[in-house]
Amino acid sequence: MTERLVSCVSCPKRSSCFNELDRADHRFIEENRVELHFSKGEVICKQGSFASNIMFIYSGVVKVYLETDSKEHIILSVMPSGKMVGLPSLFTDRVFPYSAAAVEDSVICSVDIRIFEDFTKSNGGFASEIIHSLNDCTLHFFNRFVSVTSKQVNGRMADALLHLSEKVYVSREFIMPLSRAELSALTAMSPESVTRVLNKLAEDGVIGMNGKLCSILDIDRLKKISQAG
DNA sequence: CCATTAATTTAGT
DNA sequence: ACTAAATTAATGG
Repeated sequence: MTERLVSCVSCPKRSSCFNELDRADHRFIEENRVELHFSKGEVICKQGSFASNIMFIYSGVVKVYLETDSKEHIILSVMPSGKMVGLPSLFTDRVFPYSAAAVEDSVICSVDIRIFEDFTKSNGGFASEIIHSLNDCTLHFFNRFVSVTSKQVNGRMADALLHLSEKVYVSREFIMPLSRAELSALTAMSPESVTRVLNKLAEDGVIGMNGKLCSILDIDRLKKISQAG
């Protein structure tokens, strides 16, 4: 747990914003980060707690979700390695506006948020990359907004599957990391509808489901379903 | 069209 | 074996 996988200087997976920093900066960050290992299901950050750090997903997959008054959560995003959790807390009230949990065993590189704020102010290149990340994030949420507000269950499920296939796993085949309940929290439909819609897609030969292995068999049909809404 | 309810089956520890 | 999760079918807003 205390072992470091790599140093920041040579980290092959570090976020692009760190490419704008020099060797001394990397050494400085090295002194101010910790590596954390989370098992599937473990909470990485809790909504409402102090946002004292930015969490970089070194490996694994993480869900970011809102805790609502009801027992059901709302999943905002499912994020692959290479992404950062906590950027919306930069220069704001220092409290996490959402929770995050591992949906696969994950390694997180946690960096003091003040370092991010300092580099953002002092280094234009670093700031550009942070803005780039934040823009990717808002664009993603435009798509999510359209999906959840304007599409019917088939379209919403198609969007979820396309995101997992194209953005998270970059593969036509992947082990579905989300439970039916989590898929329902992601697509804003009942868990019963999740099974019904997935069965329909499998019946129609658009996807294949063998246990937890999910295969996209007909990506064109899936994209059509996404567009048709 | 889809959530809800309830009954039943399956999976995970 | 026991509990939680998933599936299936029926009902109704």
